[in-house]
Amino acid sequence: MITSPSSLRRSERSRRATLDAALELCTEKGYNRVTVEAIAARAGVSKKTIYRWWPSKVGVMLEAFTQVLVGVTPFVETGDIAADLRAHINGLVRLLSTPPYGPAYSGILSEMHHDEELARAVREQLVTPRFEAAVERLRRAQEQGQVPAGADLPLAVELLYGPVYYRHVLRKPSQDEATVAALVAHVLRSLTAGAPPADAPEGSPGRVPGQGRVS
Amino acid sequence: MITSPSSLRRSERSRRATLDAALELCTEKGYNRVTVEAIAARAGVSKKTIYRWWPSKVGVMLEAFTQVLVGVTPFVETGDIAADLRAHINGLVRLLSTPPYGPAYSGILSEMHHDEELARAVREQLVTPRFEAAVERLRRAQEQGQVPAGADLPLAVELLYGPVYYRHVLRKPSQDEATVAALVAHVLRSLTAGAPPADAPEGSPGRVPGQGRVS
Amino acid sequence: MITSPSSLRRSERSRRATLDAALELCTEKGYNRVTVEAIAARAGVSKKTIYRWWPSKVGVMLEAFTQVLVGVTPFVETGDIAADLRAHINGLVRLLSTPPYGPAYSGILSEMHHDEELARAVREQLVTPRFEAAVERLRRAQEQGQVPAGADLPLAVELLYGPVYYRHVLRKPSQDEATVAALVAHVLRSLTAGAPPADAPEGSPGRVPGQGRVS
Amino acid sequence: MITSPSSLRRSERSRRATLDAALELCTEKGYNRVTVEAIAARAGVSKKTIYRWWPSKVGVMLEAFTQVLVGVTPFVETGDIAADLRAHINGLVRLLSTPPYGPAYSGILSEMHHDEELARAVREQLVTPRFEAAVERLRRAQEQGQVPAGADLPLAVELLYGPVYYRHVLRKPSQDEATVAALVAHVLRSLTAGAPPADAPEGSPGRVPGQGRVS
DNA sequence: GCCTAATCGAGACGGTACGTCGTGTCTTCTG
DNA sequence: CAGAAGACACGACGTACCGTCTCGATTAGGC
Repeated sequence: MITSPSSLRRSERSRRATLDAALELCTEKGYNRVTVEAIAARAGVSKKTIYRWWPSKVGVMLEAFTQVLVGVTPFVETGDIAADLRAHINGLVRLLSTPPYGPAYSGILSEMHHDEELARAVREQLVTPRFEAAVERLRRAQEQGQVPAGADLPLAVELLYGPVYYRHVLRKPSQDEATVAALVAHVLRSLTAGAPPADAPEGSPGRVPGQGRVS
Repeated sequence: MITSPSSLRRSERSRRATLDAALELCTEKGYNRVTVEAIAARAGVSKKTIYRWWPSKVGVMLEAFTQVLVGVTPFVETGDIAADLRAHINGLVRLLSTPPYGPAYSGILSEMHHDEELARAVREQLVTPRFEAAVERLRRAQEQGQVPAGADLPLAVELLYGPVYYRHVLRKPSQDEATVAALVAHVLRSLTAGAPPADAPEGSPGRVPGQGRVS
Repeated sequence: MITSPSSLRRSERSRRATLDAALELCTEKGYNRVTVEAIAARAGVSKKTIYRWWPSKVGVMLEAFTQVLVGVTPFVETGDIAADLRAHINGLVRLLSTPPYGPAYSGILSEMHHDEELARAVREQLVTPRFEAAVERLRRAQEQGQVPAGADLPLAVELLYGPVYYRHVLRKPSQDEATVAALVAHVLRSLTAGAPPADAPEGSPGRVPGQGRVS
Repeated sequence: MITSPSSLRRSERSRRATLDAALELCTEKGYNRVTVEAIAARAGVSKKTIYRWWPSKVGVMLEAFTQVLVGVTPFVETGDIAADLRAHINGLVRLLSTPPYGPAYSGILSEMHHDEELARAVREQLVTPRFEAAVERLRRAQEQGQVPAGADLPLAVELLYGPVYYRHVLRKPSQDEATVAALVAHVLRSLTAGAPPADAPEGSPGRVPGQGRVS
C-alpha cells in the first residue's frame, strides 16, 4: 500500500517487523505518541528502510490496518438484510474499539484531515469500495423485495455509517449491539416510508429527496 | 475555554490577538502547519503567554472556533421544522467548508482522536449542548404535531448530524443544499414511519434492540 | 552599593529581606542557580522593587558580600608583619570557602569577566582599597625595619594575593594555614633578597624591566 | 575534549565549523553574549549536533581554546631560565588579551566557578599539565645551577602564574612585557633568598620548606 | 557456487518546533 | 500612593522527531 520502489529483493522480515511494531506501539502508547524512530527501534529496522517503503508513519499504519479491516467486516449474505447489516456494522463498531485497530484507525482518520493524499488513498482503497459494496448489498435486498423499489440506497448507507462515526468521534462511548440494532431497524423502516409517491422531484442527481412535506 | 488561571489582570489585547492570529494562520497554511511559535510571532505575543492561558495549539483553536459556531448555526423556529432543520444543517455544512473555520474544526476533530481531555471539553462545550438543543427543537415540533409522538428523537438527531460528518471526513466534498434537503426530508419521513406501534418508548437507553425485523 | 535612586522612602525591611534571601539561596543552590525571581519570592518582595534598587542579581550579591568582607579580613597591626599578613590572608582564604560568602564571591568574580561595569565597581570598592591598605601595611613594616627599604611593595602584595586566587580558581582545594604561612614567609624573604642594589625604585610603573638576569 | 560518544562517523566538517563559529562569535559579541543557538546558526550545524558532542557552550569553547593555548605558551629551553620564563609568561599574558582567546578563556574561568565538572576537566587538561611542565622546567634549571637546590619550585610557579591571573581578573589592565620581566626577576631572586636560614619555619606539608639549604 | 549490486542495520546530520525558564519592564489592585 | 503580585514580550534553553544522508555488512539473484 502506497509503497514506492517495486522490488523483489525487499526483505519480508523487515516489512512484517515494521507493521507489527507499529501496531504494538499503537496499543501501548496511542497513535500519536508513536514515532517513526520508535517503530524503527522496536522493529530492529533502520529509519531509512521505513522511509524507503512508506511515505510516513500513517502509511505504515494504513497498511497494517487495511490488512485486518476487510476481514472483520464482511458483507455476508444470509438472506436477511437486517441481520446482515447488523453483523456488518457490529464488526465495524467492534473494530473501532479494539486495540490496536481502533487507535490505528483513529490516527488514520485524524491525519486524513490534513493530508489530502492520504485522504484520497483511504477513500479509494477503503471507503469507496466498502461504500459501494454496501449499496450493492442493499440493491440485492431490493431485488429480493426486502427493500422497496424507489429507495435512495446511497443515502441509506450514509445513514448507517454516519451515526457510527459521529458517535465514535464526537459523542464517544457505548455503541453496543442494541444501539446498532436500533439504528439498522430505523434505517430499514425509513426506506419503506421514504419510497416516494412516484412524482419525485428536485433533489441531488439520483437522490430522491422528496420536497420535505411532512404530513 | 480550557484556560487555566482565572485572572482579572489578563490582557484582553493579547487574548484577541492570539485568537485572531490562530485563525489567520489556519486559513493561510492549514491547521497542522500552524505552530504555537507562529501564532505567537504573528500575534506579537510571547509563547509563555499562550501557554499560560491555553494548554496547547488546539486549545486556542477551540476557543476561536467556539465563538463563531453558535452564531452561524442557530436553532431558528419558524414553525416549519423541515425548513428550520435545513437552515441549521446548511449553516453547519457551510461552516465546515469556510476558512478558517473549516480547517480549524478539522484540526479540532483530528486532535480529539488522541487527546481525551480535549475530546471531553469539546463534547461538553460544543457537541452535547447542541445535540440536546436539536432534540429539544424536535420535541417542540412533536408538540406541534409536525413529528409523530413515539419517534426516537435522539436517534433522529444522530441521523442528521452523522451523515454530515461522515461525508465531511470520509467521503469528502460536495455537500450542497440539495443533499442537505434530501437528508432532512428522509429523516423526517423516517420518523413518521418509525413511530412504533404505540407501546414503544423513545429514549436512547433501551431503544428497541434486537427485534429489528423489517416488515 | 551600585544602587541608583536615592530615596529616603526606601523600605529598609525590603532591603534587608532581599540581601538575606540572596545569601540564603546562594548557600542552598549555589550562586548561579539563584535567580532574581527566587530572591523576590523568598524575600516577599516584588521583582520591581529589586530592579529599582539594584541593577541585577550580582548587584545584590555584591552589596550583601561587601558588608562582611571588610569585617573578616582586617589589617591588624600587632607589630609582627608576618603574623599580621598570615592573619589577613587566612581570613581571606577562610572567607572563600565559607558559604554563603565563598559562593557569592565566586559569583561576583565570575560575572566580572563579562560585566565591565561591575568589574569597575568591584575594583573601586573592594579590590583597590584593600590592595592599597595592604601596601600601606607593608610600608609601615618597612618604616619599622621589618621589610628592607628598596622593596617593591605593590609587587609583594600581588605575590600574596595572586597565588591565593590562582589556587582558589584554577588549582582548587586545600589552602590551609600551613600553605598560607609558607606563602607569606616566602614573599617576605623575597623582599629582603629582592631589595635591589640601591638605585631601584619601587612603584609599579617603571618597575625594573628587562634586565631580569638572576645572579 | 569533554566530548562524549566516540564515533568514527563523526563529521569533521561540523566539528571544525562549530569551533570556528564559537571563536568568531566570541570575538564579535563577547563570551556570554554567545549562545548555542547562534553558534549552530553561524556554523550551519544543528543544535542537536552540538549537544551530541559537547555538554554545553563552555565545552565547545574549551576545546577551541585548548587547541591554541599549548601552541602560544611553549616551554622553550634556551638555557637561560629567566628568558625562557619571560617568553612563557608573555605568551600567556598576550593570549589573555587577544581576541578571541582572551574572551574565551575568561568565559571558561568564569564558568569554572559554578561548574565543578568543567573545573575538573580544565584542571586536568590544562592547568595541571602546564603547572607540572613549569615545575619541570625549573627543575632542569636547578640541575644546571641556575636555581638553588633547596628552592620550593611549586610555590615558585604559583608565584609566577598567580599574579598574572590576579591582575587579569581583579586589577585588570596593563600587563606588559616590563611588568612580566619584573615579576620573573623577583621570583627568581626570591628562590635564591628563599633557601631558608636553617631554623626555617612552618611550610606546607610536603613542600620542601625550611631545610632547603642553598649554597 | 561465486559476483555484484541493491538492501539492510545503524545512526549522524541539518532542521523545525516543542514546552520551559529567566530576564527586565509594565500594569493592576491592595493595604 | 508605595509596593506585592504577577502578566507581559523577549529570547535562549535543552529535547524530540523529522526526513535525508552516509557508512560498512549482509544477502540475494544472475552469471
